[in-house]
Amino acid sequence: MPELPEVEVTRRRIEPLLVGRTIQRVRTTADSYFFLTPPAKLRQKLRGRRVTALDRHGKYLLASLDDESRLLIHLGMTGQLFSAGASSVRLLRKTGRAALAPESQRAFKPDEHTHFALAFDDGGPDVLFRDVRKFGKLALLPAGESDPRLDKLGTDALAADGALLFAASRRRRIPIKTLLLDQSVLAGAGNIYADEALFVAGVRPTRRSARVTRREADAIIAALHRVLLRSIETGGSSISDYVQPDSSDGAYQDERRVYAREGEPCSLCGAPIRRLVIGQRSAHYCAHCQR
DNA sequence: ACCGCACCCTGAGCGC
DNA sequence: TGCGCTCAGGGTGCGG
Repeated sequence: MPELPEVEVTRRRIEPLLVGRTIQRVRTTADSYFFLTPPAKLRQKLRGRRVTALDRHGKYLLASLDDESRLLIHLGMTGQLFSAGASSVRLLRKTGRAALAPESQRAFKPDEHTHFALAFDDGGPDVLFRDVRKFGKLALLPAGESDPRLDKLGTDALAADGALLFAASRRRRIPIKTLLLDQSVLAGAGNIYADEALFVAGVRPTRRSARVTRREADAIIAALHRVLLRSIETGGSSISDYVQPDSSDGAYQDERRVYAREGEPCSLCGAPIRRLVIGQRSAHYCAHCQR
């Protein structure tokens, strides 16, 4: 799933398919912890609502509705938000990455992992939310109400600067990698881009946060901006489940320098990329280039 | 306040 | 073919 670039690419693709349209019917799967708002309530409250905006906050998407309520969406690890009319080949196949000829592609039919489907009164394509692992989240926020998940978010990773990271890192014993993943500090960085940014900045992911210098904090944020923006440009990563909401797979995975490249030669020095576990997540780095 | 860990869920890939 | 194991862009909640 999706980290900030994948969520932002999704937002840009889905916005024109959502904003200005009026919801006619909502289909959901059975209640589960995926639904922060019970699905029966979603089906009832969303009918007849017009979508007025789609915004991103860190890895969350927030759809504004014409009655001032808001729909909060998180894609979790395997969430996919896409148009039923133009789905990815990847969605249609259980395994394999071979491309099908365009003429053999067809519209995606909602399956048991499609937990949420919006049909609109204009008869155009449905918007679907599919999530195999159900780590995603869906909540309807009534007019004037927020959500603790949103309130807790720190500065968006693209808006943050080195001073912010440096301040947050003081007197913290956790590895800098773990700090980068803390959404209450920086909102939007995830496992891929944290590893990539630390490589570009030349800082080892295990470094205690309190031992990161101000200069390094600047370098980490500059590197983070660079990898996030480059990934947005190329349509995001698609390691396994992520697909662009309209069709093709993202291309950023071809530009990864360390993530999921254990044992491969470092692109700068040739030393083998190492992998270790930090905070229950895998971390990848070059022991020669990152200190 | 901070930190580490268990847990939520499903599927792919690997060694045997 | 199948079994058992590990791993996966996420986050929350608990106890120490």
